[in-house]
This record gives sequence, C-alpha cells and structure tokens, in this order.
Amino acid sequence: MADVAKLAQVSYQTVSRVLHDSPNVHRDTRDRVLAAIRQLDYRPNLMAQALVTGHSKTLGVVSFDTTLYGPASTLLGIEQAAHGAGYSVSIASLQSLNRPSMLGAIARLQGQGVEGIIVIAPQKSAVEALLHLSHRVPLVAVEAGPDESVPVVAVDQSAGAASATRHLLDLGHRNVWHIAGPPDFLEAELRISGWKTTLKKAGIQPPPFTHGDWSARSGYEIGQRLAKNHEITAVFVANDQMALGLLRSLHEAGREIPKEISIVGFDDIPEAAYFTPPLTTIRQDFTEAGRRCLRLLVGLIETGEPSANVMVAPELVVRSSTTAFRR
Amino acid sequence: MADVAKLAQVSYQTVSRVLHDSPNVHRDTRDRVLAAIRQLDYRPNLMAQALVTGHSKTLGVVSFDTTLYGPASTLLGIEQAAHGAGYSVSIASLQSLNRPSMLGAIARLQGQGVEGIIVIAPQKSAVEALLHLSHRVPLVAVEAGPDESVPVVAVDQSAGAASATRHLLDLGHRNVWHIAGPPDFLEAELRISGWKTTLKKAGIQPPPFTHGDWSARSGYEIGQRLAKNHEITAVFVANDQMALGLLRSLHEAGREIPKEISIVGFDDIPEAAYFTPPLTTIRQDFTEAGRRCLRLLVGLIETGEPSANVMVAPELVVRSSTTAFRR
DNA sequence: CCGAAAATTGTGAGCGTTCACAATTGCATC
DNA sequence: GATGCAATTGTGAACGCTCACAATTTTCGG
Repeated sequence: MADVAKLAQVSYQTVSRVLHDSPNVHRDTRDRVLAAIRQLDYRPNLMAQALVTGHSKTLGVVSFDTTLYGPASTLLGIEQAAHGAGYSVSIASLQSLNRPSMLGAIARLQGQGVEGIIVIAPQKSAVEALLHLSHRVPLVAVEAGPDESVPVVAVDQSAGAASATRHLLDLGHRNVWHIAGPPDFLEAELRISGWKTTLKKAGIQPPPFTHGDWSARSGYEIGQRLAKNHEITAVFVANDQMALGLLRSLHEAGREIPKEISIVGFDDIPEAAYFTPPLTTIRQDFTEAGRRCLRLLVGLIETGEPSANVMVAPELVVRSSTTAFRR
Repeated sequence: MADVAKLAQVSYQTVSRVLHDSPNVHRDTRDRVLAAIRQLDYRPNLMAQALVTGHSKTLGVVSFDTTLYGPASTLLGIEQAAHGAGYSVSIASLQSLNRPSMLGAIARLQGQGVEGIIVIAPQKSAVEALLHLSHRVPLVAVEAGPDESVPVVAVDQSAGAASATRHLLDLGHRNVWHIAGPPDFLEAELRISGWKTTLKKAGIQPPPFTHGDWSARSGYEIGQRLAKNHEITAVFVANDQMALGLLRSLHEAGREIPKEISIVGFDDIPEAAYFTPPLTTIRQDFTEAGRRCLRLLVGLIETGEPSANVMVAPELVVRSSTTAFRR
C-alpha cells in the first residue's frame, strides 16, 4: 500500500480511502491512486484488514459427508450465496459424529477467525453437540430439527413424507410400507412421522418398518426381505439410493414395478429419472436450502441476534414407479 | 496474549515461546503459562500470526461442480489430508467455465491469503486459463492433462478406458462402441483415445461415437439411437450416469442386458452396483486423488519448486452388465 | 475580500502476533 | 571469589491495514 501511496504521491490513508470509496476524496486524486493500483497490480491484504477491523468476511461450514448429493448441493448453494454476499467459505469435515469431533471442527474454524458457522450434519448426535458450545459464534444448522437454541433451515420432511404417502393412498393402495433412514438422523425420524401420521389419519395402522443406512446396498438387503411379503403393494422409501436398491432386489425377485408394487423415493437425485423404472420421488431443493442458510447466517452476523427458522417446501415428482392399485 | 502474560507474570514473548514450544523456557514458567492459557481459555489469533509470518496455513480449492460424485469425493480427500497436514481449506466454485471466472476465483482465494491452490476443473477451457496466471502461486490441478506448466494429479484415464475395452474384447465381442463425455473435458478425450488405441491394436476399426454431457439424460437419448443398431453388442460408456441412461433406453427398447448388449461404465459411483443390471465399470479412487493432490501441493509450498506428476491407477470392477459374446 | 464551514489530505496509534536482538540469571570452572 | 558460557527472559520493531483525530486547502455567503 505504501508503494501505491508513493507512486500516486499521496498518503497511505488516502489509498485506503480510495479502496473503500469513501466520499471525500478528490476525483483527480482518486484517479491517480487507481492508476497506481493498476500499475502495481496491488491487492489489499485481507488478513491485515481482518486483523484491524475484526471482520474476516469468512464463514465456516462444518459437514459430515459432502460426498452425498444432498450435502454437496447444499454446500454449493452456500458457497454461491456467500460469494454474492462478499463472504468466503472455509470447510471442515467431520471424521466421526461424536461431540469432540464436532467441537474440534468448530474450534478449528473459529481459530481461523470465521464470523459465523453453518453446520450440515443432520444427525441427532451432531445437533446435540451444538448445544454444548462454550464460545458464542453466530451459527446456523441445516436440518437440525426445531431446536430452540440453534437457528435452522430445513426442508419440511414431514410434509414431504406425508405427500408421498398420500400419493400412494390416492392411487388406491390399502397400505403403505416404509424403509426408513438411520435412527440417528432427524430427517429419517421426520419422514417416519409424516408417513405414520398420514396413514393414521386415513384410518390405517402403519405396518412395521426397517431402518436402512441411506445406501443402495441397505435398500437392496431390506428389499430382499420385503420381496417375500405378497401383501405389500406400495413402499415409501426414505431416499432415492435405497429406493434404487429396493428396485433391484424386487426386480431380482421377479416382482414387476409398478404393476405389482408402487415405490416412492425421496430427494430426487439427478439419476432418479433414469432408474428402471423412473422413480416417483419427493424433490428437495438442497441448493435453495443452502442459500437460505447463508442468508440467515449473514443476518445473524450483521444485524445481531434473532431470525425465524426457515422451512423449504418439498415437491412430489410423479414418474413411473407408482401406479393405481387394482385389486 | 497480553492477558495471559500478565496472569503468568511473564512477557508476551515468553507466552509466544510456550505456544511454539521453543526449547529454552523453564519448566516452571511453561507450566505457569500453560495454566494461564487454560484459565483464560486463550486461543492464538491465526490472522495475526499469518500477518507477521506470511504463512496463513490455508489452501484454496477451485472447483466447477462439487455436486458430482467425483469432484465431491476429491474435495473430501483434500480436506481430510489438509487437516492432517495442519492446513485449512477455503473453497471457491466457478459459475461458468470461461477464463475471467477462473481467474476471478483464483484472485479471490489469493486475496484471502491462501498459500496454494488446487483446481478441480478438468475442462480444457479451465486448464487453458491456468496458463495465463499473472501472480505465481503454488498450484496443483486435478485431471488437467500432462501439461508442462501445471503439476497434475490424475487417474490414468487412458489405461482405464483401455482395460474397459479390452475386457469387452476378451469376452469375445467383435467391436466396442463408445459413448463419450463432452468434448471440452480432458477425461473424455483420454477415454476416447484409450478406447480407440485398444481397438486399433486389436486390428479393429473404431466405430463412430457420440458425445454426451455426463448426465443420465444424455446417455438415455444417445441410447435411443443406438438401440436401433443391431450390430452393437458391446458399449463402453464414459461414465456411470450415462451408462444408467443407456441401460434405461435399451431396456425400453426391449434389448436385454447383458444377453444382447454388454455395457461398461466409468467411475464406479456407489449406486453402480445396484443398477439393473449391476454395472461393470472402472473404479477411480477420487478421494485418494484428492489426498495425493494435497501432498503434492504441500510439497510445492514447503520445499520450493519441483515435484513429479502423479498418476493414480484405475481398476476394472466386473459385475453383471457384461457377458461373453455368443454369435 | 474576510471568516467560517466544507472538502480534502495527512499523522499517530494500534490490531495480535513474531522476529532479531539485548539483558538478565544460573552455574560450573579455575 | 572472579570468569565465562549457557540457559532463560525481556524489549523494540515490524507485518499491512484502519481508526480517530489534526492539519491543510477550498468554497462561498455577505
């Protein structure tokens, strides 16, 4: 900066003024400084800036497995929105889901001087760890349930599950079976409850269900068991990958989809439309959720405290894996 | 830090010494300082540290679409390895693939004070933009081809394509068709050349091929055309998503897989084993590639200049989408 | 053409840390 | 008991920037 000042024959302060386009600097001076900046290809040192102002303009994202479509898309949404809002994004991925790991990741980010943190880790154990934070940082969580202490952006899982179930019921199915996500996941729980509630409202006793682990493999294995039960005409699966596995095991068992069994997934991953058969599913707009998260967090940072939790509505996408039940 | 010094009745310098466990500090003093640090829950300000040392211990990752399985896994590998090496990771995603966008992302990261940058953007246009960097930063690219000017970590695409093709040939197929990736992608090009070379070596004239865009949709559309050609008995598809689309269109056209047509994909995404039928494919270890990248970059940063490019070997995974050709 | 307000520019200090020294202490040696 | 050397601790300056204020110049009503 001193070099620029020298070249433009002004003080370093004036350079700083030009950089922040403060109003009280003469046109000529500004032009001279700007020229010097360009000539020297000067770029302000953000670290120094952050040191003195106390604002790093950096956000942290803690996540568990960014390999999955959902978290990856959310991260993308966050990054894009952050860039738009003038923030940069630092990531810290969790190796395991215990409290020390979560606290460690957050501490790491704080040490880096982030101004706020977004947590993408929808496991109950992860959310619980958030309640034991010593240092107060602005923090927003994705899909962390309606907890009082942490602001949250979430897709309305329960509504999504309900509309999946209702869709199947509307098609004439007498009952809807369910393959759930892992018990530790809030989303899994909410989808179970949306499914159960819808069935009960229709006067139907929810059949037993099994927990998968989100993977196609687990859907496949659970499917092998379900395939033996010839009462089943409709299954709501808690995510598209497990639905894929289910599709495969039913196919192997010689059951025709959707003629014999209708299936609804959840997420609408890009591949879902090309499964055999194309999967009816519930679309979640992960990227939008990421953007909302960011807006919430920036609000928290810049205006102070409060902000209402945000709910993103999911949407039923009907394809060929569901059809009317003919007795 | 001053507070800690006061509480421990030493100078700030001594606190700094304890923090960096320099050898020449008395046991008692060290204990006193450590106690003070704990009592005040003091954490050094990394920004200040970075400002004075010039080392931010931060790396940047530029990527185009972290929503895809490959880049997402690579990013995960990078982050984990970075954490292990004491670096943190900042991300910048490209909105589009032109040079200004790439240069902007890099500039943004540099402004943040990153010590090195990893680029995950295997498009030719992206790689080309890297050659026009003004500021010299340690930089490593993933899958950027054997370019002289940028160190690269890559999976041996050509070898992977060759082993896919050879596998099909070994099964007795007289020819192997190909669905390629988008022309702008180096990986797509290398897979084409691996495929062509293998065919030619076997004395076979490579049939015409089509470019898809990696998506299941494009595989589906190309498949609809291929389905009409009854000469085809084997197809090597440049990625698993397009293979999924192909599977679907062939299925719709009533062609049986693998009885009538054998198919090999590329990537081995987690879902590939549960396609109908389970997909024979070439596994790439993206996470490992990410780790290697990081090692390369840290080497570049810490030791100075050189370091050989790294090749990661892909691996053929045989499942049920391929079978011996019976004339 | 004077004085005051406005516009423009410059100066000193400090953000939290490390570096390069300088200063002090302890302890064994002669 | 003086001498020297290692071990330990402290001091000033600097990293690149912004803040608060002071100093200077310009502008303009009367």
